[in-house]
Amino acid sequence: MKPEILSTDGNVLHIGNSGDFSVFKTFDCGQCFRFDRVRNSDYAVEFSGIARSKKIGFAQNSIGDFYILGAAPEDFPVWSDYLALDVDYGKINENIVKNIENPNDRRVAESARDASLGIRILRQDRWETLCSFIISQNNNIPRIKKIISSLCEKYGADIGEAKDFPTPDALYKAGENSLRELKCGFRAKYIYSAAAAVSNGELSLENVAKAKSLTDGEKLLTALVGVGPKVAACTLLFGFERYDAFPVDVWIKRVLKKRFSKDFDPLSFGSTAGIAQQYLFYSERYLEGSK
DNA sequence: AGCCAGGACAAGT
DNA sequence: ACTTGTCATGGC
Repeated sequence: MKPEILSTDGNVLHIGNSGDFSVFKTFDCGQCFRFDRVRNSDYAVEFSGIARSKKIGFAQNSIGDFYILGAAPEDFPVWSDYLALDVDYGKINENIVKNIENPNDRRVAESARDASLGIRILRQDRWETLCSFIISQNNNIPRIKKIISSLCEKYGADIGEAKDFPTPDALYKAGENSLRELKCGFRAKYIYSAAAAVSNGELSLENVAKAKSLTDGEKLLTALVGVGPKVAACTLLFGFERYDAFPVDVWIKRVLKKRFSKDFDPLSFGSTAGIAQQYLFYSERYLEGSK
């Protein structure tokens, strides 16, 4: 899509229609944890939350036009970047199908894609993504959101009408025992040691971003206690624009077993494996489950 | 009430 | 290299 403002009304930016952006799926697909759907909205769909150190809303009407709520026109580039509006999902979706030579797999990819069309990978903060997915392990999405919310409330910087995501330094200074009081359970140690590592420079997220290969980035992340392949893959995919990362969780295991041959390697999805993964995850977790 | 959750890790085969 | 028990908590 071509990102541009069609009109403004106060702090509401009206952005045009896009066939490959679903506000609902993008904010419902489990990649971000600080957005909630607004009930009784004037729009067909509205999500409100905190990103880029600001409280912000995204909405969409029934014919697909979408709106940015609570932003000045001059801030549009920030939100355009956050939503990665420069990424051409039409082209990515073509390649996801085209690159799969096995017709069996192609059909699967097509159905997953169609069911999940409109999901965009957000450009989220690196540390927030890492920390959030450490919390996500062996956990459910409502509780993940609750823990993150209390983490922000207690240790996040005041950004006016909300709290920012806490810095590594803030969580390091808080200490493991204080984090445990937020009911994050066995993850308290993991959060703390990750915060310590990033805070004292033992782990440079800049270096993760500059990693030459997926495996190099993964190695840096999994060096942390409590960060395994799944959390590392989510962090790389959602926080570092590594679209080739393919996180395997219980839902993906399920869909792989159900619809793919045993020796199928998800990395054969290539440079956009992670986006294919999102489609598979969404269709299995949110569509299959509701049948 | 009990199973499960966008897992990781250590210990055991 | 694979399997299993454990970890803390609460959603459903």
